[in-house]
This record gives sequence, C-alpha cells and structure tokens, in this order.
Amino acid sequence: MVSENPFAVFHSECEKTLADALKKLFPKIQITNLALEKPPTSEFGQLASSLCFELAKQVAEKPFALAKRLVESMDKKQFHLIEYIVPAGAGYINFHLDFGKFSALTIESVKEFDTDYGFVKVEKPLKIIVEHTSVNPLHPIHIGQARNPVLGDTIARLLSARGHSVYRHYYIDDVGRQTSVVAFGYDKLGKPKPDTKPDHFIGPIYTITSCLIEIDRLKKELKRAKTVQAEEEIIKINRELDEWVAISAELESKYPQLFGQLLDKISEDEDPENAVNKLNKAYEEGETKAKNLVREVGTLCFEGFRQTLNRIGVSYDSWDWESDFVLGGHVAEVMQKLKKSPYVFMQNRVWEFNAEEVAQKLNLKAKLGLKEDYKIPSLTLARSDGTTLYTTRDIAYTLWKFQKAQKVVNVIGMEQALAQLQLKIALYALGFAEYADNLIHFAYNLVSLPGYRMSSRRGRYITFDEVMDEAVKRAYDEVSKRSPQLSNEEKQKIADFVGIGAVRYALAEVDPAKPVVFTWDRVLNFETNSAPYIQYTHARACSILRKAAKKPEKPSYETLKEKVEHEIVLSLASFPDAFAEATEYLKPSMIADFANALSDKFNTFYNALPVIKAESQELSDARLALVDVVRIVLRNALNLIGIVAPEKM
RNA sequence: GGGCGGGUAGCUCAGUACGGACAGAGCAUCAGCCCCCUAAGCUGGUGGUCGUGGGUUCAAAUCCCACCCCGCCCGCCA
Repeated sequence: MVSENPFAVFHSECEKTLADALKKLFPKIQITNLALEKPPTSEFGQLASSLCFELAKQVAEKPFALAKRLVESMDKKQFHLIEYIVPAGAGYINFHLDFGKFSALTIESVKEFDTDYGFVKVEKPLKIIVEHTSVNPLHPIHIGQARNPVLGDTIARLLSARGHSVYRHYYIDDVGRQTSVVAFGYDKLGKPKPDTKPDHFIGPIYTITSCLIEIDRLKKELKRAKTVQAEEEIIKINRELDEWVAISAELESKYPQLFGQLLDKISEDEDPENAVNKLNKAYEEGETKAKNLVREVGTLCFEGFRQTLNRIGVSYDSWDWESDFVLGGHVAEVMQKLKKSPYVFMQNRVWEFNAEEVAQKLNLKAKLGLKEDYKIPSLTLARSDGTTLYTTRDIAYTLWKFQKAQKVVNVIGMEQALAQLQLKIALYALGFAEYADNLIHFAYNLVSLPGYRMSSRRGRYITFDEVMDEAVKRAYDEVSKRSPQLSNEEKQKIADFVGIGAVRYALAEVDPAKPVVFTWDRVLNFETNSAPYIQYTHARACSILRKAAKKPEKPSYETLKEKVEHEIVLSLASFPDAFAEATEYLKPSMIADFANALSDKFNTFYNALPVIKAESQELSDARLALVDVVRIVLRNALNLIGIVAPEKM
C-alpha cells in the first residue's frame, strides 16, 4: 500500500476513531473541531487531541475523566496505523503510531512517487502569473534587491509543483524618469560599448549622471531661494547640496575618468534636468530617437541581469516592457475609463484618483484589512505635462496580466504597500472585483547594510554578482580544505553549487517580513542550517548507497526500532503537508526549515547507527531503504527552493 | 500626526494565520567523539522578564486593548 500523503492517512484514522467515540458516548453533542495537533514530544505520541478541555465545559466532567472514557470506548479492532491511544496530562488524548506499519507505508510511498513525492496537487489548478524582481535597468542588481528573485522564483516553483500553470514575468520599468537619466548620460558619452559586464558598465553612468543632475538642480534652487531670501529653505537646500557634493567626491575618486567625461558633457547643457524630462516625454510619445536610445540602454542592462539571474537558477517566461503598455494605448485607455468613473477629480491641474471614496462606497475597508477611520491617500494618475505615473501604468499592466491568468502574485518590496493597495482599489473602481480579489502583493522587507540603507542613487550597494563571486570563492577554500584530493575542476564545480546554494538558502530562509541587515557571514554560512549542510547530508546519503552497491532485497521495516529512525520516518511522512502549507501560505522558508530539520535527524542517525554493517541483513536492508528515501525527500525539498542536490561534495 | 511591518537566549532566527503539555534551532562559549558508511558531522553543558502593562481563557509568545522602541510608507519617484 502507498499513499501520496502517509501522515494524512494516520491523521484521518485518528480523526475517525475520535469522532466515532464521541458520537458513541455523547450522541447529542456537536463538536466540529477535534483539535488534533502534533504533540511536543514523541512521549505523547504522534498526534494528540485537546478536545476534552472544550468538552468538559459542556458536560460538567473533568477533562481527564472524559479523555479516559473516550479512549476506553474506542474500538481497537479498527486500528490500522494506530498502535495505541492513551489519556494523558490534564486531559489530552494521545495517539501513538504503529511504526512497523507506518514505516512501511511511508518508505514504500516515497519510493513509489519518487521525484513527485510530497508535491500533492491542488484540486483546481489555476493559471498564475508570478511577477518578480523587475529591477529597473539602471545598475547591477544589488543584494538588497536579490531577496526578490530568490523569493519570487521559489514561490513560482512551489505553485508549479502544486499543479498550477505558472508563468514568471519580469516587468521592465523603462518608462520611469530614472531610465531617462541613465539614457541621457549614456547618450552624452556617445553611446560607448561596454568593456565589462553590461549592467556593471551602466551602473556608474547612472549614478554619476543622477548625482550631477541633482547638484545642478539644487544649485539652481538655491539661487532662486536666495533671491527671495527664504532662509529656512536655504538651510535645507544647503544641507542636501552638501550631501550630494560629498557623494560626487566619492564617485569622482572611484571613477575618475568616467566622472570627468560626464561632468564635462553634462555641464555643456543649460538645463540637464529639463533635458531628461524632455527625453522622458519623447519616449512616452514613442519618438523614434528616444525609443532607440532608452531601449538600447535597457537592453544592455538586461543582458547583464539575465546572466546574473541565470547563475542562481532564475529564469522567466516573459519580459514585459512597460513602455509597450504606454505606446500600445493601454494606459490611455485606463485613464479614460478612470476619468469616466465618479472617483477621479482634478486637483492642482492633475488628475487624482480618490481611493478613499471607492473603499467607502464599495465597502472595501474591512475586506482589505483596513481600519474604518483610516483615510486612504489619493493617487496622482499623471504628471501635469501629460506623462504617466508608475501606479497608473501598473493598472494597465495588471489588467493585461489578468487576461492571461486567473491569479497574479506580485513580489514587490513592502515599501510599495500603499501603491499596491491603491492599484487594487483602482481595479475595484473599474469593476474588476474578481481581479482585485486575486491580486496578491507578496511583500518583503528591506535588506540594509550595517549602519546605512542601500541606495542605488548614491552608488551605495553591494552587487548580487559580488556576493555570488565571494560565496563561490569561499566555498572553494572550504572544498580545498576538506577534500584536497579532488581535481581542480571538481573543486570548482562543487564550489559553484555550494556557494550559490548558500546564497539562495540564506535569502529564502528568513521570513520575508523581517528586515535583514546584510553581512558576509550571514550569507556565507557552511555549517548547520545552511544549504551546504543540507547538500552535504544529501551527499552522505548518496555515499552510503554507493558503498552498499545493492538494492535492499528484503527490508524488514519493523526492525527500524530506534527513536531517531521513527523521527525520520515521521518527518518524511510529513513532507506533503509541509509542502502544501508552504505553498498555500506562500512561505518558502518552511521548505528550508523542513530540509534542515530532516538533515539534523539524518545526521544523528548517520552518526549513531551503522547501515551497511547493521546487525542483521533485514535491518541493513531496511536502513538502506530509509537512507534512499531520505535522499529522495532531501533532493525534492532542495529542488523546490532551487538548490542543487549533489551526489558528492 | 496617520498607516503598515518588525521586536523571542550575548548574536542570527523558528514558533504567532488555527491559543494547548516544560518556548525550539544555529552561531558564540565550555567539555567530549574519526574502530565505523564523507568530522561541511555528532554528543553533552552554559545561556530566556517571548518589548512593557493590563484583559479574555481551564490554558497566552500566539487572541483583545493601551503604550514603548526600530524600520518603511503617506511624492506630479519607482
């Protein structure tokens, strides 16, 4: 007998036994929640019910006495996976597994389902778009942003394994003003060919150009403020100016040649800020020259992004240019529809979307988890020069996504929570309530550097490429230390998946809601609770199987009597539930935790009990089978979070 | 000022959605383990007012209320 979810078989057996007993003793009492949960230690069995505490209130009897009576009334002949049931504590009912049978069920099930074990399918598969990363094409992806592709890709893998049709989209935000800034600088330099990785080449151009324009703007503002003697403003501008001048000095010493070139060229311009705005407007209007220029820079950057992401196992089904939605008229169409709705008004010569009014009229606040007296800020839809703003464009993009999918998950930093809320409310306002309900903002917290926030505008960041390079380098040192006998080529290969795996694990393992301060030793961990630890455990399992050099012929699973063996079996059997929960609640970290916990148990087992040289052939075969299924589950879990499961390391 | 998120061992974090049995790991630190299938490992010790104060409950890290600290957002940026 096999099952795609062995623990669920036990669970439903307990449920039925308990429900039957309840019905027999208290036919009139209705209790819907049987309160079955996993007890803290195996001493209390593998499932327990605290229902007697609740029941006690209704029947005026002590919880423990109730537990005792219920247990006594149970029909032991019906037991299959249950070995025995006991009342315990102050009134718990503890269900103990018959591990002889349960080990057989679990091990056979894992073997049978193999590469698909654990991945229980959803009843109604959906088409789901996961939009993630969507870093602007201005500079290399930095470590602060790197949390996004890792989380996004892992979510996509989870949903896909769950049976959904998943499409990974990258939204190329090429319309924003910043894109025009970098294009402006690039143009000033005479569109140079990159002499390094293209995104690393573009990065400093953006930062320096942005800095020079900012200084120019502030100087002009200062002049204006001085003519009207606005003292407070002058102080404020001066402070800002000081900061930017300091940044420019930093940039000049870092990139002397490039800085000089850009300074010369940009100073030639009377009003660089205005030139950028003009470029931005021309781009939105689809003017050929502007379009070619901006797309050229964007494409260069993306070539670099593709390389970076590919290295960590992240790929996309679609790269969506934001400008296509502007040029294709989708954004204008949305604007038209919104203006026709009663929720858009004119203020200071621009159109504003009254999200607050929509929420009130359509009674959305409770549904969206907002306090009734919270006033949702309005959203400005376009600039006074007619160019569009980010969230407005995102509405058009979102509508497009829903033509292709029933559910959309946007992996976007939590700092954009308000914009995402306004976007959702706009969908309701336009009459697309069903879309709004199926739009999920998967928010994650910021990654900062010790002492300060990463800032691409200020050129303060550590690139994702650097982090991976460093991780692989350190992994190489580790491999050389631990396995000096390997060839250089082998060492390099191992260092690669260990280093990259460590980075991926470190970013996926922490709850996305937590803020993260980046430090090297946080990411480059090769000990317990890291990808290398789990990879090592997998390799150890493979090593035993290799050394045994045979299939288990007649395993006798009843011989697996050690506590740690039972714990392993239980863990394996719980993988399908862990997977389903991780997927339903979009919690990639649960898979990492699961794999780590299973590794802990396996290593304890490895250290304490011989497999190949076990006391008897039956036991040896049973343990061999156990090792094999641990290997399968570790591999499946690692694959789910995009980490290589190596046979040797 | 308002909104959102976070606050658990010296450090990094699980656990909070659905309240349950003495709050779990890792790092650091201390003491041990390669006779044996990979020591990137294992065993044991030290270490906790679960931000604070109330409340609900047989039972609260978990639910409710108030407050404190940190971060983010409230832009004709994205």
